[in-house]
Amino acid sequence: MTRKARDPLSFRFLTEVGIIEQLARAKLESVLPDGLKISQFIVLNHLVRLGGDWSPARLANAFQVTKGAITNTLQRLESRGLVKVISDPHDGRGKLVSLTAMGRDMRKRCVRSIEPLLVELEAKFGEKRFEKALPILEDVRKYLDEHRP
Amino acid sequence: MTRKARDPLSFRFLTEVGIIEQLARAKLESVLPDGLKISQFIVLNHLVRLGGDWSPARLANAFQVTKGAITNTLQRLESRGLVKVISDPHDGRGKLVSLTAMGRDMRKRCVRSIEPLLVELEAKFGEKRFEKALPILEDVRKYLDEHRP
DNA sequence: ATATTATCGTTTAACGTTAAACTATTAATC
DNA sequence: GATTAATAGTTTAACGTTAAACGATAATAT
Repeated sequence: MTRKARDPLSFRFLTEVGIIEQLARAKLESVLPDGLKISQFIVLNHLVRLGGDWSPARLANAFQVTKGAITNTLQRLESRGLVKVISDPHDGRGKLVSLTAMGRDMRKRCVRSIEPLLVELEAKFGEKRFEKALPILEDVRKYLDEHRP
Repeated sequence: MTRKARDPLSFRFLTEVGIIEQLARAKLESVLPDGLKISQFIVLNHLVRLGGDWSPARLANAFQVTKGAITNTLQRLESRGLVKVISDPHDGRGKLVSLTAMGRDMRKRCVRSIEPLLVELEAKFGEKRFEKALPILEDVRKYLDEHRP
């Protein structure tokens, strides 16, 4: 058994990405308020950042997630009063999602709760290293997105 | 609404990681043979690469996954005959997992099935860029691992 | 020696996700 | 205008995961 060869760089890249995702998810969810899930925070954050009304379909597309997943997430957000869902007056099939004041507050609390981790990461490794890694991450993400199975 | 500030670099980093994980998982599972799951391939690959007998506990620790998850994965691998699980003769509580010949073959088929994607990624973006991104990924992974919730 | 504590693997319930089937509505085609 | 195709959102079953509880065995302490 004279195995010594390492995995291809792209494979190691994806392996590290997979482990980080898992650890980061656990870490973030452990600090989010009221047991909010990352998927829920992502929707709140998106609505705050981009503003306006979004249909569930657009949200599903933006997050690369199935419609069923978005239905679930929105139902949980709505039952907490963090989001308002109305029928689209211009399209009988569609709905429109918007933030409530509580949703905006909750997003702020979420940001505050995860900030210490982000600050710590950037203090420990330096913003520069994250900045330098972003392009390849974005490129790979776009490539995978454009070549979905 | 004069929002323009971008998210912190470390946050964007984690966001990209999350999306890539999701897309890569879907892509890889769509090409793996016999509906094998990534979690199952990872175990086979690990056993081929490192060799020898591994306890479920060590595997769970190596992959940052709960014992319940490993129990599930190993049961599926064993029921396919890809892995052999015996009681540890030196520890009445433990078990030992090892590859079967079929498991070794299956791992080879898996590697062949995902290779085209890896080759394509490296051809498109260059090995160098993956190599340059690996250190920060490894550092963040280690940091998160050492500061688990 | 005995009692306590820790570790190993399994099981259970809950969660979020996907894929697929389904209804309702709109858009396109003839 | 009627038919067909496409899109929006929901529902269902299945899957892999986690957290927690459990019984069994081992290690440690007294």
